[in-house]
Amino acid sequence: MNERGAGVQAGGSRTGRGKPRPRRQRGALHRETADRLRDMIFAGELEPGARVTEIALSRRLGVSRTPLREAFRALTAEGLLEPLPRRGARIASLTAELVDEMFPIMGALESLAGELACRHITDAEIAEIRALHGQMAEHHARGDLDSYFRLNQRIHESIMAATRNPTLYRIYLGLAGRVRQARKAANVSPARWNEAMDEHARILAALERRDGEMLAVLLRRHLFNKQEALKDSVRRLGRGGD
Amino acid sequence: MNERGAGVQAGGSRTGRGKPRPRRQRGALHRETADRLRDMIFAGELEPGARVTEIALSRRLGVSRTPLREAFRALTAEGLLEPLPRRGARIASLTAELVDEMFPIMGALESLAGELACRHITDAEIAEIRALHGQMAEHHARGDLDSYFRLNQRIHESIMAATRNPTLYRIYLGLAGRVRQARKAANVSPARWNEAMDEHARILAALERRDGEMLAVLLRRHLFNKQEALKDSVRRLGRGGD
DNA sequence: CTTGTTTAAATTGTATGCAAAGTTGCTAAG
DNA sequence: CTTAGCAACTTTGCATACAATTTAAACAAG
Repeated sequence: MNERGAGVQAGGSRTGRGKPRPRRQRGALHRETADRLRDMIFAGELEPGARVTEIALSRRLGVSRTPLREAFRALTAEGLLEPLPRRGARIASLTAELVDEMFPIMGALESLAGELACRHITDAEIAEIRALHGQMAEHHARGDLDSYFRLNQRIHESIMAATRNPTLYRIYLGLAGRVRQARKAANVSPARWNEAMDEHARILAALERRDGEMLAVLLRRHLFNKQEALKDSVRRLGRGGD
Repeated sequence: MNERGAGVQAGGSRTGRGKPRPRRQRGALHRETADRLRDMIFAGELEPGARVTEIALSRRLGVSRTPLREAFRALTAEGLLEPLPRRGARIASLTAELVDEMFPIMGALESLAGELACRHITDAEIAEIRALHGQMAEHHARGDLDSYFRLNQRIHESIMAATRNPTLYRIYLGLAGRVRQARKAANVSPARWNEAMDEHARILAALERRDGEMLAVLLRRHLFNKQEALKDSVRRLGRGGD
């Protein structure tokens, strides 16, 4: 009777664009919109400093203002969007100051994660991380920075997952997501890259020994070095927005 | 021509209830709604585990669903509300497991805050905290637990403020707010209370010496003890929701 | 009595209309 | 030429209508 899930265009009178979106789950539009916006930001399609308005974006994405609005709020909460009082919002740019704010926090969190992970991680998870590390080393050897970053990210997230602390994981993801914005332009020097690989090798070793105390120290130091490298990139990028 | 700010009732056709809200700033309704909900939760007016729906709450608060919805999202993000798939949402209850998740994080953050605060805090700010500490000691002497908690909270927030790290402050507030939910029922034992005062005295002393390393250790230990005390309270409360 | 099916109710997601408020640009006057 | 005031437009906030889906209850059949 309900013709559920068939090609029935939801929302009878769409925004007007003949864009038959394939009708996802019920409450997915605002989430999908947020994801799309995030991707656009990370892809540089929306440049830091650019001004956007609800109406313009809703038209561009083919959704009405309501779900877009919710996506807006989410991105604002994540720090990717800065609301301007009465003039729309602005794509946030990652400043050196913000990097200085965020990395000590990420350092503290990852340091804690290292301790917790060593208490809970299984042999299988360690093997998984070891495999990721191996792949990452290959990307490093080939000079494939993009793939390297992806693996690097997955390793750090795997450590977070091993803490068995979803709250910690969630907070970390929020910060890491914010940082990812600048990844597209982060060209590390070869020296720094080698150093990072070295740090990662030591991190893996500590994890395999389940030496939480050492892992905490290594991760904090690793994050500190990352901070310096990223700050260089951000500075080289120049001020995007203001 | 615009009669700005006069008693003009905004939103011509209100929800229907003859409730002439005094027209705050423009974009304040959703925020105010979120604040009211938070207060209701902290006051126990909405008990943990209680099911609430958008429609019922919007009617109860006299606002339409739109701002209430945004407040809903905010509270959900803060962890005070758990959305149920298709049956509204539920006031989250603070479980012992969650306390175990959150306090190590708060410990790491406050520990970091201690280090950072010692680098940036001014003499005036130290004097301010010393004054707060004095008042808190009086409340302790008088056995005024509520006032003690309030001062305690202000001291910790003052340390956070001294870090000059708004991001850190924001994350901390999110966690602390979540914990505050259980404060109404947290009856500490006299022994624990004395111990906490003692810890606070040492914290103040380290801050006055600007001994960041020591302060970091003290704060982490303080948080750990708080965790144990709060877990006792939460356990005594029994499971609120499920 | 139990189980399956159908129907009704409840609830959220999305779209859109309307009002208010601020910003910006233009015009006029000094 | 500069400044001040006014007006129009831009943009968001809030309310509400509508649609779709899921849950749950009731009824019937085995």
